[in-house]
Amino acid sequence: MEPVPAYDPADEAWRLLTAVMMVRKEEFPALAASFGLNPGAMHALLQLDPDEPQSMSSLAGAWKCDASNVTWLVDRLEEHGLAERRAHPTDRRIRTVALTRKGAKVRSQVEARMYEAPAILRNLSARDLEVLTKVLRKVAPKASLRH
Amino acid sequence: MEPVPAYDPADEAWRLLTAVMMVRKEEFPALAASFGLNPGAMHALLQLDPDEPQSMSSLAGAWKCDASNVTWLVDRLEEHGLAERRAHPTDRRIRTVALTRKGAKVRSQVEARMYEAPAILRNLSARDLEVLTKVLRKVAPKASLRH
DNA sequence: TATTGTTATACTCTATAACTATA
DNA sequence: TATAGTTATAGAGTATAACAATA
Repeated sequence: MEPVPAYDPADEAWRLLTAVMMVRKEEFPALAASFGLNPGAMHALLQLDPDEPQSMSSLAGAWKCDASNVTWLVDRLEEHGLAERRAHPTDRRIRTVALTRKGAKVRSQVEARMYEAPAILRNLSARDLEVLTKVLRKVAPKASLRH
Repeated sequence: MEPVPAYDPADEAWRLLTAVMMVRKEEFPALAASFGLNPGAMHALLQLDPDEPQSMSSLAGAWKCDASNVTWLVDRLEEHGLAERRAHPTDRRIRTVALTRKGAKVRSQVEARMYEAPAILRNLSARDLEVLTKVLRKVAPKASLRH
């Protein structure tokens, strides 16, 4: 006999969250394609800081991929005029990557599209939305919110 | 001047949900790898119904990929002894895919790992978890919950 | 000698097209 | 003739290893 696992409210909440977010996960490649980008490049665009250019090697860390892949992804962003490589002021080995003006604009458009709530959420009552938001604020990792 | 967008509580809830779920999205490939599977095969495993064998072509529809990719993915699952092809009782063109006993077991292990709530949720008070769950139950798409 | 980034190359996953066998 | 699935092949995206420039 398999043991019946005890009910855990945190697990149920997590399972529900996962189900809700499946929608988003499946939409991501299509959203990227609508801007002419592949999912990797879109992810890169979202992670680039509009104000602080970063070195290729630090991007490899941030994007959790190989340095040669950073070269490839930044090439894609440059082709679209969304980012540009710059020289480092003191260390001539280092290339720095910055969003262009267009890149910053497209990035915020993408964010707007990503953060547009689906109908399923809009249908909640004002009261439900309020309590939901209140709890989620305690949960959401601050670092991943850029505002 | 850019217009300041009006505050929309549904958008904020969605943004918070997205932030919370980034964690899960990034963990998925590692979870798959811990079972010796690639993300596609893991996704396939999770979608296979333990009770109802399905034809290759219907799986192509369910998994939203090409038929030749279904062949490849089912090959991967068979290599691991997680699924098996069977003959269709009446139409000899059709191959049916079923989870093996091992496949059903691994599938439920994967689900258990996926639905294990992260610490960030466990730290919520019982009251917060209760209201969160209550609202999410109204939101979660029923179809994606298999219980 | 160590580090940064690029290039050359190979591997994984996915798709398209041609093919085999059934219907 | 049409459909189910496979095989052959090509493409996108990612990684590893060798390399050039600079520290």
